[in-house]
Amino acid sequence: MEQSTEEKILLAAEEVFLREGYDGARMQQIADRAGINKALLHYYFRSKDKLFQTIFEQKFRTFFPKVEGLIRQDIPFLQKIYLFVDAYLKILSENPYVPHFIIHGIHKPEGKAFLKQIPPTLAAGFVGGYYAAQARGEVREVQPVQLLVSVMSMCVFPFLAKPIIREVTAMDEEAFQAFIQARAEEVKRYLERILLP
Amino acid sequence: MEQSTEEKILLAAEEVFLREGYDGARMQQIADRAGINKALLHYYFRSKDKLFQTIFEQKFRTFFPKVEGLIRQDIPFLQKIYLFVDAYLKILSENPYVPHFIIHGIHKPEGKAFLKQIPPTLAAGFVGGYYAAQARGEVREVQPVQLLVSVMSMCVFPFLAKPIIREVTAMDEEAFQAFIQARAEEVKRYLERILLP
DNA sequence: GAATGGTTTAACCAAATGGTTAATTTTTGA
DNA sequence: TCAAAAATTAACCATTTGGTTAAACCATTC
Repeated sequence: MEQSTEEKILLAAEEVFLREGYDGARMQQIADRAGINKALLHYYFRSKDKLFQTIFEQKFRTFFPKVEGLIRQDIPFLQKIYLFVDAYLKILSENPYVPHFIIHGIHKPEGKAFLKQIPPTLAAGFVGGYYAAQARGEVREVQPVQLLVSVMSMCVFPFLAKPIIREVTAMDEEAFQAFIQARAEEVKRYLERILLP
Repeated sequence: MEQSTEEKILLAAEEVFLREGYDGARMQQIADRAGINKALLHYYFRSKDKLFQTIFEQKFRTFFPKVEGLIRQDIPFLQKIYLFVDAYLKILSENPYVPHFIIHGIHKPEGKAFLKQIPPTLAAGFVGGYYAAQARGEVREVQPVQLLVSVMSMCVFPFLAKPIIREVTAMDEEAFQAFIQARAEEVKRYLERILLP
């Protein structure tokens, strides 16, 4: 079952970068965690920057899931949003540190370059889908971009603010999991009230 | 009129820490920006940690505004939320980098200690206010903690995701300002639909 | 079994970084 | 006016950090 050295490095780098961010991460720390010599890191990935970019790109895809399949389905707009909320909260639950990692990275030069890689389908598909639904009288009038940002907000923010939420509401880890679990239904209820005529 | 050296340092430290975070910030950079010698930083604030904590505490108060006045007012629950959304979006507009700074800081040991300083009035007051309103038949049934997190999400997240939002929607800086400007009304409309019977 | 080429390591290096020291300049107040 | 105190600086220092080098290790193959 042995992992290749490259896999061990990527796994270790993922852990460290996600926890510490680019500046906080140490090459030595990654090497230790991978159980290898520090020089070997530079043998596989030439520099800290290169290694970071590899991880960042990988996590970027988690944060901006592909939604083409969703968009193309012939179901009501609200149903599409429901499916997105369910799927996205699930993905985030399985990758709870990704939001902080991406949001932090996006504010740094190392991450800024990746912004261009965001699949345009997400925003364009959402806005297009909204207007089509609106023409059918399926949904009330809102600003679609504001709505999209709101949906993303309600899904992503809890993971960013997790330490705050846990402190303020005195949740233990288990309670927080339950909170996230319950969130999908609650958010969908909000969206129904916001959107249905 | 001239600023005191201490003021110059705090201003410079604020700029650098907000932009770079704890790990990314350099004492030399702060000294340069303040137009002083690096040793003088340590003369006024013993260590990077101490200086950071001073800034963090200050920004913390911006991120968790005092809401006692709001809570005590004898107005409908929804009106209180409206006032909060208006006031909070305004504060954040004037301090657009604070959310990222706080969220990032809160994930690091240097910032974790500050979690205890969050004014309990925010959460407790919100939940209490909700149940009182609910007993009066003023609002529909929701999970108050979920609602609080949602309100915070919709206000804060746009500032965290600003680079992403701008890229995806091709907004320039001015357009983004207008987007934030319009957001208060939009969010309040959502909350009305969510809460009013 | 030696040549070969990829893999791994120990030792090293230069630059950067937070922090200190000792001396100098400026301010204060008696 | 002048000495004590506060503010400021240049020069250092020890440690950390990303990165390199040269040698050793190891599997393959001819």
